[in-house]
Amino acid sequence: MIFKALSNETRVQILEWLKKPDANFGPQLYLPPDSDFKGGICVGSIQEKTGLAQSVVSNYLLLMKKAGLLESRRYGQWTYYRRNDETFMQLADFIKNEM
Amino acid sequence: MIFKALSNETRVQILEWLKKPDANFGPQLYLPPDSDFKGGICVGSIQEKTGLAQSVVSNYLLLMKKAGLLESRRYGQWTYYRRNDETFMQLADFIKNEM
DNA sequence: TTATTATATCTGCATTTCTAGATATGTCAA
DNA sequence: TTGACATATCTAGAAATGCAGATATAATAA
Repeated sequence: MIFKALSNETRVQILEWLKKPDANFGPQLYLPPDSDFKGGICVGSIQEKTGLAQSVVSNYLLLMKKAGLLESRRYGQWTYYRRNDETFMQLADFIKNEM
Repeated sequence: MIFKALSNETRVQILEWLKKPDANFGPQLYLPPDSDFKGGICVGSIQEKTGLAQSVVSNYLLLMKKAGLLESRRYGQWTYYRRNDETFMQLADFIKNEM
């Protein structure tokens, strides 16, 4: 559930960081330069910034992906996550018009 | 936290019911006719409709009030709750512009 | 005053979620 | 192939939440 996914402070923090990936994370050296997945950040970079265990962060990211808040793409051994801004817009509209 | 308050199905259902209080609840016989708290529904009416224990519903309502989703007013031995629509608008704007 | 009613708070147990360590899977390099 | 690395999944204990019964508080009625 989307509100469940947003009910954890660290998860919201990750979403915030991913609004400005270049400013908040180091360069993603293994993301192919010709990729159309710009703004994607690998699990390891996010894990490092949170200071939490790798399994925790991996779970957080998967949870937010299931909720539609993130999308992911794998390149080689790296999985890159980035925001799915469409979902945020839809959520805002839903709250404004349906709730 | 507001997302925490919204992460429970029953609580969201109550908010939904309170969008159309007249249609979803019986007449509030003890709410003074000259009150400016129109649309307010007493805890007992809400409790009855959910089928949950009185203590549970009372807690839910207090939780949503703390989150700003509901406002309340007491008349005699009855506490009436209604939606705080301003908060919903602000939340939608926050998600659209800040998240 | 006492009794009744509505709501809030307290208590405890069951369930869920959080968190992290350990392990498994998948990919790349040698 | 083997070894190293990134990520996902599994497992288990800790913490938070859900829920309801019991009790407390506050207002009303007799």
